[in-house]
Amino acid sequence: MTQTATGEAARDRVERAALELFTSRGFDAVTADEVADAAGISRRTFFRYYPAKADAVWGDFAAHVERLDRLLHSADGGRPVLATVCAAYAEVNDYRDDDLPALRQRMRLILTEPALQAHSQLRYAEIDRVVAEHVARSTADDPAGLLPRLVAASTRAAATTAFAAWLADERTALGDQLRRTFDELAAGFPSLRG
Amino acid sequence: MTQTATGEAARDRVERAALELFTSRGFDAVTADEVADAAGISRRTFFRYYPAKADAVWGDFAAHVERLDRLLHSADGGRPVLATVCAAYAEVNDYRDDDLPALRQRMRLILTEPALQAHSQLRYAEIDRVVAEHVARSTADDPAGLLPRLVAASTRAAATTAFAAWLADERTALGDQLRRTFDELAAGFPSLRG
DNA sequence: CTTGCTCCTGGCACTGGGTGCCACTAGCCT
DNA sequence: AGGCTAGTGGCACCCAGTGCCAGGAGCAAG
Repeated sequence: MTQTATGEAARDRVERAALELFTSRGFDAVTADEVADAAGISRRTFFRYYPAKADAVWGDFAAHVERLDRLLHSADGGRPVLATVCAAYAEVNDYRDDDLPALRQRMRLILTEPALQAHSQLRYAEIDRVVAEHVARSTADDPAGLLPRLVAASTRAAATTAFAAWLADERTALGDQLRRTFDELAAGFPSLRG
Repeated sequence: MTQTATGEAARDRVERAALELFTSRGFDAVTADEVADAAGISRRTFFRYYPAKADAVWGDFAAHVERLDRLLHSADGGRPVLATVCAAYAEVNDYRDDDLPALRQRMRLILTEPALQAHSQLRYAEIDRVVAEHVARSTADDPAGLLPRLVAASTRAAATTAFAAWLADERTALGDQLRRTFDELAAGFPSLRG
């Protein structure tokens, strides 16, 4: 219990330090040693917490994916699949206002730093798997089939695009941006025809 | 001239060796030294040819992107944007039959090896930029705006999905697979409603 | 032929990410 | 107290990638 508590606290310190250092000096210019030092742990322990330097930016991403999975499992089967996926994305990313600055910082890093951009693909693959499985359940299809894969990949593309737009424009809420972007996708890009 | 020729030949040897070694033993289990040795060049020269080990799999990708860019620039402006992008993707990936085995090998590596999957994001970003610029030209929009980004990201998602489906199913041609996948995307996933 | 220039190459050494191994400590159970 | 377990840190190692420098091939002018 105490160990878990200190472990959690240490992880929190690491993630704060990582966000701070990477933002101010750039991901590549900061060594894992520096992050570990700033968090008061050893380099070795850092790499036990996070399998890669980049993972310190993502926090507990497995829990994130698990939440998304649960939401999709418990979703109303009568609703259109895209609407369900959009709502799940929106709910998973519905942060408290106090957490928004950290979220912005994290997403800005992930979307701009090449090394993190590359690493993100590995995280996104976990999301895609969960979404593809949901589509497969809804359509009695193979999760590895064309449609589940396509829906997973393109909704994820929509979500990251929405994130980028949200970062660029401080005014609109993330949830609204997600819904707007999904609408565009689901309707086959109506503004291209207008 | 002779230098360029040997340089080209050496690059060719490297790419063959890389494909062969990575396929048989896995990307991570093969060191850059081994690839360099197999191609008859030094490790140092290997990293002058390719900035990263993963780049040996991609060949001359810049030329690929440039071809795509030219195709999009010279496309018929009256045609729907998605159709133009689809046709450009199909034409850029219209390989001779002799080259298909190598293409399959390459794509299988890129889509299955985690390290290559991650690295691919950096290459895809170049494609996305070109496509987003095309959409922006067609709609008199900002390339960094929502619609160009969304179209670029989701068409790229469609293209990679089509590639994966093509890998899984030997029977259908790559171009047909691309067109089928783009149709699904452009129509807002009609098979989800059926 | 020789000198000088340029480009390509390879060797060397170094940084930094990531990992296996081991020794140490802290709690905890009996 | 003795033994078990889990977390930690130090150490050594491998490998990707880079800067630097020393050759060597080709070419031009003398």
